[in-house]
Amino acid sequence: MPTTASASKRADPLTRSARKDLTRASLIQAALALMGEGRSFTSLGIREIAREANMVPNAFYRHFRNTDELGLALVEEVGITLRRLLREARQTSVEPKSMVRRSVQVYYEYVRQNRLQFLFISSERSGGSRILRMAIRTDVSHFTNEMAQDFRRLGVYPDMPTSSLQMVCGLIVTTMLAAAPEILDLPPEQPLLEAEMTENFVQQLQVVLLGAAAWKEKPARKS
Amino acid sequence: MPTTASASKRADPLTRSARKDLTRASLIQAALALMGEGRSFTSLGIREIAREANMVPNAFYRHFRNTDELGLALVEEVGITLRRLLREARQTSVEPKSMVRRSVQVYYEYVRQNRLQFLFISSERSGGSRILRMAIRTDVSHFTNEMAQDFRRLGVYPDMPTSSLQMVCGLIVTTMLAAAPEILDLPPEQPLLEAEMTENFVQQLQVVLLGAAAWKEKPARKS
DNA sequence: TGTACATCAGTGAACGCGCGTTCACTGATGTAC
DNA sequence: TGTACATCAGTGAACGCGCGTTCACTGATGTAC
Repeated sequence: MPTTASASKRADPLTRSARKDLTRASLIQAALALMGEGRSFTSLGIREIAREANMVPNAFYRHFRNTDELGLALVEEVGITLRRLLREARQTSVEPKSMVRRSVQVYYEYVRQNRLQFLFISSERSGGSRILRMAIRTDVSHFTNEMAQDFRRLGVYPDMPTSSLQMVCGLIVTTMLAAAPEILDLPPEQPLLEAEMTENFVQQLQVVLLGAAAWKEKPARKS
Repeated sequence: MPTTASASKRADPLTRSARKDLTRASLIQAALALMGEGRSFTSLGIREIAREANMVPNAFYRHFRNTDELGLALVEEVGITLRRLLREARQTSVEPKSMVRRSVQVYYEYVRQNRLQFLFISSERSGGSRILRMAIRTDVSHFTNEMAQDFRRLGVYPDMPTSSLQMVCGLIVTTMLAAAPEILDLPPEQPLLEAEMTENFVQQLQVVLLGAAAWKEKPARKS
């Protein structure tokens, strides 16, 4: 009998449904692992994922109806990761001088440590099936709103109307997400390239924050 | 005999290589058409593309070694489209008051009119094969540099060092490209949604330009 | 200009392969009494 | 606690299908003389 993804079957105290959850998780892990080998999620097949998870192909159906459904589970995981990122960023120092640079560092490390998840959203956000694209877009938009709330709470741009704050946060999130693929494609152990890229990223965010500080809602026309 | 993609074979004066070019173009068109039906380029197969172009599968090999090579040809077409866009934008009025709004309109129309090409770069820029991603990134970076040169020529931010100008243009291009998928996914005939989206886009660009105006290169440390 | 030969874009048939999906099954876990 | 039955996660085999790729071919176009 080949080793299965779930733990040995003899004499372990796991309940049946706990076991099932483990297998499910190992299918998700398998999909991520295949993406790590350069495959795009969209191109993964049921047999391929099941094989990577050391299961027989049709066992996949006990957990997901198709790969899209697995993708949605993956989006949910990513959502949790993003919320953790925000929480972590919230706890860093808020002195405006170093805030941007510090946040970029936190983000950079986050992308590297959750490499496969960012690989997933980067490529499926615009390349995946419609249903996955929409789910990711919803997640990202939640993330943007939470960031706007944080700005409000911290008293950044206190005079700015909420809708403008959301617009600015949208711009920041767009910039962050656009940076992810570049971070991911960076050859490892190239501190010079790395510094150059983060410096560029820091400057772009500083431009956005400066612009937000200077930004005033246009008065309604003809008034 | 089924109708072939190239014109009727009897009595037309096209040279053999001109014919070949036509077929080649019809393969590229077929790939775009399939993307228009919701398929992602990465998932297209040789047989599928050939079928859409009314050819026998193996005829594909007379023109491309594989789908990646066809993708590279497509990237080249997109490059031409982007250069046209820049030329068109260059010719619009430069009064700073309406410049951003006007440019956004031009861009919006461009994306709609070159729907399939933008679908292609949006999804393959981060989701495609490594070779395609790199080609698109090179193209986009050329586009960014040309935009920076235009800014220089038009005397926008005359005191800004070139490297900063490129950084700012990178930010603008990122913002533009991020807007493309949203424009493309917009349900048609929804003037309200459309206005909302373009307004948001205009404001984001204004924030960037304001920030750029306020931006000063940080002095070297300890000087 | 006419003829004989070379080129080569596109054809038609065939191959082996991995895919998604179905089916009846097994045997450990869970439940009712 | 012990027994008898139900559940259901994972198995093993089989199916039809479209895929990429190969091969020998055809016949219009191009070229040399």
